[in-house]
Amino acid sequence: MGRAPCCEKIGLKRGRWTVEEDEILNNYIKTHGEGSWRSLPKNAGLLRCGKSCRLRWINYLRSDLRRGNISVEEEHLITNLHQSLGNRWSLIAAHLPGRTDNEIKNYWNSHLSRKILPSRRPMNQPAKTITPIINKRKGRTSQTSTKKTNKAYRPSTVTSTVGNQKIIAQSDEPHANQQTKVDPCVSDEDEMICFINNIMDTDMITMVEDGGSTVATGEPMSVIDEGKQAMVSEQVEVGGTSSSSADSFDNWDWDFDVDDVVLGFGGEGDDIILSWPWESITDDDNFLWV
DNA sequence: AAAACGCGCAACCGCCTTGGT
DNA sequence: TACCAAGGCGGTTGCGCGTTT
Repeated sequence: MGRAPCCEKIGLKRGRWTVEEDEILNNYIKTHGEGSWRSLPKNAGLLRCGKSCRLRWINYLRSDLRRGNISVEEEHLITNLHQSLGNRWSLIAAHLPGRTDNEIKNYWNSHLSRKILPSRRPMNQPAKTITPIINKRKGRTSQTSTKKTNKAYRPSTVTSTVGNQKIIAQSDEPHANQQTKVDPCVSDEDEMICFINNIMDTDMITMVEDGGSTVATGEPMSVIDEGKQAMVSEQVEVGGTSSSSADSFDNWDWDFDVDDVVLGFGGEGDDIILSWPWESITDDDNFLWV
C-alpha cells in the first residue's frame, strides 16, 4: 500500500495557474483570509489541491512580494545566511522581506551555488562530507516549535586576523541534518569570502570532532550549556591568533524567551534581532574589533 | 530556419511536525 | 497515549523561453 495522497487528486487541475484561477484565489483570500487550505479550493470553487492553493498564494499572489531582480545586497545576505543556516530556505527568506523561500531556493540553485561552491574546492580534491549532527526539523512551524528550533541555534564565535586586527565574528549555526561540503579556501578567493568560509568550515569541523560526540549521544544536553560549549569549543585559530572569550559568555543573557521565527532578544518588535553576524558583512558593526 | 541545448522558475512531491481529539 | 488531519518544509521535476549551433 502506497502512501495516501495529501488530497484527492481525481479531477483536480494541475500545472500552471490561469489568470482566472489566480483571481478566484486572490479574491477568496482577501475576503476570508488565509488558512484552512484543505477546504479553501472547495469553498472558493477551485479545482485545485489545498496545498497547491497555499503555494500559489505564498509564492506568487501575496501582495507584499517583491519579484525578480535580486539585488547585490540581497545576494550577499543570501550567501551569508546560507553559510550559517544551510538549506533552510524558509529561515533565510524570513530575513528578506518580500522574498519567498522558493524564490531564494531557486536563485541559490541557479545562480549562487554555481558562483560560490565551485570556487571553494580545488579541482582535483573531492569534497569532504560532514555527517549531519542535529536532526533537521521539518514540517509545520508553530510558535512553540520555533522556540525549540531557536534554542538549537548556537551562536558560534571565530576569531580571525585580518591585517593587524583581530576579529571576533559570531555566527549563528543550527547545522541542520544536512550534508555540507567543506573545502579549504583557494588562493584566488576573495579575502572576505575566504574568511566566511573559514567560519563555516571550522564550525562544521569542530561540530564533528569536538561538540559532535555530545550531540551524537542523543542526550538532550542543556541548551544553554550546549551553546556555551559550542562557543568555547569553536574558538579557532585563524591567522595565527586565537583567543577565548568563554568568560564573557557567562555574562550573556541566555534566557532566550522567543516567539519569533528567528533568534530574538526582545525589543520594540517581536522579531527584532539584536545582532545578526551577517547583517552587514562589510560593516564593522558586524565584528568586534579587539 | 530549425533543431539542440541550457537555464530559470513555477509547481509538485513526499516527509515531517504540530495540534486536536 | 495513540491516531489523524492539516500545515510547512526542502528537494525535485518539468515546462517555457532564450541562446547557440
